[in-house]
Amino acid sequence: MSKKSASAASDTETRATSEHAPDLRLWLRTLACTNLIENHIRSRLRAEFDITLPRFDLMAQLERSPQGLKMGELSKRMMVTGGNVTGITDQLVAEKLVIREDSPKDRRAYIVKLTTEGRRSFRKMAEAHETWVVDLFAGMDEKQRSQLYELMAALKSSAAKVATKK
Amino acid sequence: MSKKSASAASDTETRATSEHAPDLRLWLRTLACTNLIENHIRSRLRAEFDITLPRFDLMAQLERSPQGLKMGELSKRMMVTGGNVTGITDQLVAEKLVIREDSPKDRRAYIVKLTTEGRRSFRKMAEAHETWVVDLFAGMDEKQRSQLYELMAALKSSAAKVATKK
DNA sequence: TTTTGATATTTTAGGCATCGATATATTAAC
DNA sequence: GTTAATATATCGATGCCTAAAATATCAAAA
Repeated sequence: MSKKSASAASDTETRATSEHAPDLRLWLRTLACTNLIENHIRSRLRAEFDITLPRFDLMAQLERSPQGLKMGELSKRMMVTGGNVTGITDQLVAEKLVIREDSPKDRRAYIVKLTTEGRRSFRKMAEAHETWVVDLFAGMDEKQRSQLYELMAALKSSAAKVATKK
Repeated sequence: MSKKSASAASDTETRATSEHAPDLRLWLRTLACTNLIENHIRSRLRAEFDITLPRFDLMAQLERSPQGLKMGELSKRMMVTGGNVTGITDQLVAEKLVIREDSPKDRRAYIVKLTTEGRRSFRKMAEAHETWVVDLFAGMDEKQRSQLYELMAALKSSAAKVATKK
């Protein structure tokens, strides 16, 4: 990822590049860190509850919305494509953890809800999940955690300016 | 993801849960933020260079190691499984961006290297990639960025304690 | 040697993710 | 009302990713 263009780099390119490298290192470190945590959580969900992270995430969305959610709403909240939600929902329906109901207002749409079994099952998993997260962050003190929380808000708003437009 | 068990929650469970919720929010915010950025970069790589992020990442590893890397070494550095590296490498070989050479020391192993074309191509992409990252972080000031850099080091070491063991 | 165990990579099967295309239903224009 | 534009969801193709099993090689002990 080092920069320094091969041969014919202009002075401004070269300068800009060496100024920018710290941002790149910051991003790569951030990414490595979240991947480490996410992979850990993923494998514990699989090992202890035999469930995948995407399914857990979908159920988490539904648990917050007891009235159920349309497929498109799930897609928006999970920040994934509609086709993806279709597939994950299919699996969860097959496992009887969620149900698809026809929307009374719009015949194109479905309302997805947790089943009773799904809600019970989710709550047990969520409790464990939360303690894992707590453990993963336990090496930081309270001040560091609250600083990180604020910085992530700043980063999100910084990135959203670029990522959202166009 | 809200906690508060349905009915028979013990007092300690309830208390522990409400103490823990902030860590969960911190994690979810961090994850949403990095996903936003990663997806943005992914789609720009695809749109402007017709390449996937994993292929770009693999090439980035090779660019830092001009002598080439064994498959297993790539796997370790990219934090993905060996089977995954096999697939990505196959694609890059087909595009003539990398080559697999037999290791002279070990007939089980391959050494993967960028081709001349691969190196040229990567450098062009990396330059653009870096400016994207800079733009994404541009809404944070220098102090925020360096704070974030340090906090990520702290988080990585905190998480590694848990994630690595066993 | 030959066996044993570890290492390097690929293969296989299953699931997640995207994009682009399609089928159907809604909404708005005319 | 018919047409056109938009919205909701699914499907098909492709690629990433993992875990587990298979293959091949190496290295060291018996």
